[in-house]
Amino acid sequence: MLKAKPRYASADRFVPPPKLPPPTPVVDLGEAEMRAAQDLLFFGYRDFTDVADKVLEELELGRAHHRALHFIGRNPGITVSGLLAILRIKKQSLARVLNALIDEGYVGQAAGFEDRRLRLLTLTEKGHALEETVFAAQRDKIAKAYQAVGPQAVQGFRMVMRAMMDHGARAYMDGTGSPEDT
Amino acid sequence: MLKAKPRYASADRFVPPPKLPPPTPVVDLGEAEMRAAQDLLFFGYRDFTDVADKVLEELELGRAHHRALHFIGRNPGITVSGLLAILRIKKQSLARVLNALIDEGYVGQAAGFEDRRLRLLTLTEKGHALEETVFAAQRDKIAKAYQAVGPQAVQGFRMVMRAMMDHGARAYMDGTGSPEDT
DNA sequence: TGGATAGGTCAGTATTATTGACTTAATTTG
DNA sequence: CAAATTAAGTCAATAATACTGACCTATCCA
Repeated sequence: MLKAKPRYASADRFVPPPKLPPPTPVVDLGEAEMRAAQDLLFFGYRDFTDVADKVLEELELGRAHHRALHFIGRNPGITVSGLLAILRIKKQSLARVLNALIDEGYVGQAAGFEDRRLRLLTLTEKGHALEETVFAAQRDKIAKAYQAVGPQAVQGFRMVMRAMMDHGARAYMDGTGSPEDT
Repeated sequence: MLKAKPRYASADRFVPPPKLPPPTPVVDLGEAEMRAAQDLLFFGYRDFTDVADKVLEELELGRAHHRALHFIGRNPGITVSGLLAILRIKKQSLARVLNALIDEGYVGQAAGFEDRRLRLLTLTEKGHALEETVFAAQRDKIAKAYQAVGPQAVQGFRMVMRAMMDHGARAYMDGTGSPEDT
């Protein structure tokens, strides 16, 4: 029986498409290394965030909530603008996440002293406890990885990840730049 | 004028919430290192994927399309099930992305030889060209980073990212496991 | 006082993903 | 061979995350 719209080649045996591209032609060793890096980053990031997601889903919170929680915890008193710059999302998108965290009592805010337009964001005790819980899962994963590879490899990891970042993010991590620069 | 529902503490000056948690108390150096790792992964991954996104948005394609394109390119003849295992999404989600790539002529498929239920996915010439273009942007970023930090650091980066992965993903990258194991 | 800035919000839309149910074709198994 | 299983496709509804565009208030600054 013929399908109305066969998307696949209906052959009696495996017949590659007319002009089958060579299976990822490796021009030089450097090229292969770069492609491997793509995989490393994908799987490493996937499995690193996965352990956090598992903890969060029980609390009806998503990855976006965790990101906000994390960076508020890392930067007590951060402004909304600062958070927007780090997360690189629009304020309408942050609003959903941030209002949920505030409504649930994870995040508190206070008007700035010098500039009272600013909303200085902080974690509440409850928020701090939640962040600690989620962090514990990721900390265990990192700790295992770090112990498995040794301090020299960890140093290399830090250097590469750092080099991958934009200039502003590097400055932020060095403590020589503000969240707004990221 | 009073707001109906003031979400923030209306104070004359900066008054932290009653029980302000200490600004990310660092218990030991290891703890700080783990927290730094969270930041490294976030910013590194953010800026790595960002260069690809910029190329893709001109072609009306999203990050999901690129992920499928990448792993089909890396694994010519991969099955739908294999792709699903790597991406860790449902087949209904993959369908949208994959059908778009097939309709646009980036991906071709053929029935398997031994098992004709299988749809063996490959990149067409056009798909291969697109993947190359997107890869070029990421390759440049990685190449710059690798050159800046030296081969020893690169080796450390690889070891840490590898250790962060789940067992199945490690086996896949070693070539000793199939996509289904990831 | 008027413009710029920080922030909030409403409305609509897009992307990526989900759950659940159902179908077809092909393989495997009793 | 019939029944169960597997690979894949599809329809429908929903959720999470993000977007554009517009408009508003409060505050700061020149």
